[in-house]
Amino acid sequence: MGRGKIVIQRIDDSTSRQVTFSKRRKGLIKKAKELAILCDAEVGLIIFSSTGKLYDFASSSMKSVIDRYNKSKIEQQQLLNPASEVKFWQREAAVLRQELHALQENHRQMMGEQLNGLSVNELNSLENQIEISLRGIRMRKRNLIHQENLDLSRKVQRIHQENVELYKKAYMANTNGFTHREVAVADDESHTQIRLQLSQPEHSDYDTPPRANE
Amino acid sequence: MGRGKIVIQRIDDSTSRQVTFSKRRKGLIKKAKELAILCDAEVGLIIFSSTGKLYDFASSSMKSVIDRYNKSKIEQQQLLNPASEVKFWQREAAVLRQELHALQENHRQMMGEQLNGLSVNELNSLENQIEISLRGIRMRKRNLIHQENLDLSRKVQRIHQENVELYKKAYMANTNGFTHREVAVADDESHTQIRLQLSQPEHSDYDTPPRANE
DNA sequence: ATCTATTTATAATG
DNA sequence: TCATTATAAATAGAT
Repeated sequence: MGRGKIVIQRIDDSTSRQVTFSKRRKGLIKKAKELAILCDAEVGLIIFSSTGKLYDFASSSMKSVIDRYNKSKIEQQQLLNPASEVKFWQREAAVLRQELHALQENHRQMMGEQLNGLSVNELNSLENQIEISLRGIRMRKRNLIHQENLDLSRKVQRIHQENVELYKKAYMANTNGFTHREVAVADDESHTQIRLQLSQPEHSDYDTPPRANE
Repeated sequence: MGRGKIVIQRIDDSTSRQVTFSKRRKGLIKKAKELAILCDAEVGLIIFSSTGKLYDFASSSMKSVIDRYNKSKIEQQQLLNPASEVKFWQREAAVLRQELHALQENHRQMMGEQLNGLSVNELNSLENQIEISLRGIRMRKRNLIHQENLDLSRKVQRIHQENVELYKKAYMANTNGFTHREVAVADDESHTQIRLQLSQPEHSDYDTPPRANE
């Protein structure tokens, strides 16, 4: 399409090469645009001139096109022949193995098993760091245990108090002619509560219930 | 360039759209190839049909083109107006800040400062692990210090032994009329031997040089 | 898919 | 780089 037919091979003359590059680049980008619009396609076009200058076109955005391209390529590889699929996963496994190895190395160092490269000073610093770590853990543990103890003793107190009240009610009920059984039935939903009543003295202190300490 | 002129807008009829897509895609890829060859350019072309099928062409390899594109874009952004450059580095900083934050979280947990989610059992286990770590570090430190002590005492022994030999030679030399200096030069290579000889008495035993115990 | 009239791209030139 | 123009190439519409 020009005054004369040309063969498709590198244009030796640098000036005409530049000129042809300008014209054809313009044409190519125009046609890429047209294809995208006419046929509702997503098109990305990247061109580097021989002097390294970048020209590009993307019907959406280049990032979108490249991301979609990468996804598509991975899917293609998954659907390819088994040999290629095997190679793909082998590469994936190699990458993962490398990452795992690095993490394991790091972990071993953190666990005090890979300390050959460290000087006495570095070891001292590591030791100090870890002692601080240990103090933090122990403090947290103490706090947690203390809190649990507090919770438990409050529970014990509460339940003990409930029992005292129940005994009191039962005692009053008896004086009014009711049975223990009827008292228990009247106390609706009390069965959902936990009764800790381990060494409740057998002899009566129904009228002087102990206070919970809070 | 056909029997009739067309306007560039989405072809509604799905069949003609498909047909036109085939024809123009072929043409576009052909022209992309020609541009690459004629003008010595690096060209990458990615096309997704409206049905999602991928077609592509790259004069070198798509990876190479995309990598070069990304590099080029970053350089462009660096040379752009300051506002864009600021935005670019803001984005970069945001990414780095996120990574840093994740690492700091992790580090704080390792250092025993972020232990709220852990149960007493988990804390016990962590405590044990870290005690093992600490034992490893302390053992390594002891070994290192012990080794340094050994090296040092060997050095002391060697130097002391050298002194003993020198005194001896000096004594003999003096009886023969030579100077200390000449004797020192004659004492070749004796310093390469290791002498373990911890509590060598200071007073003279020049005539009965101690043997290295091996 | 193939054909072909016609449009479009572009090589050569100024 | 820009404009012109003759011609090659691409392709729209038909089969």
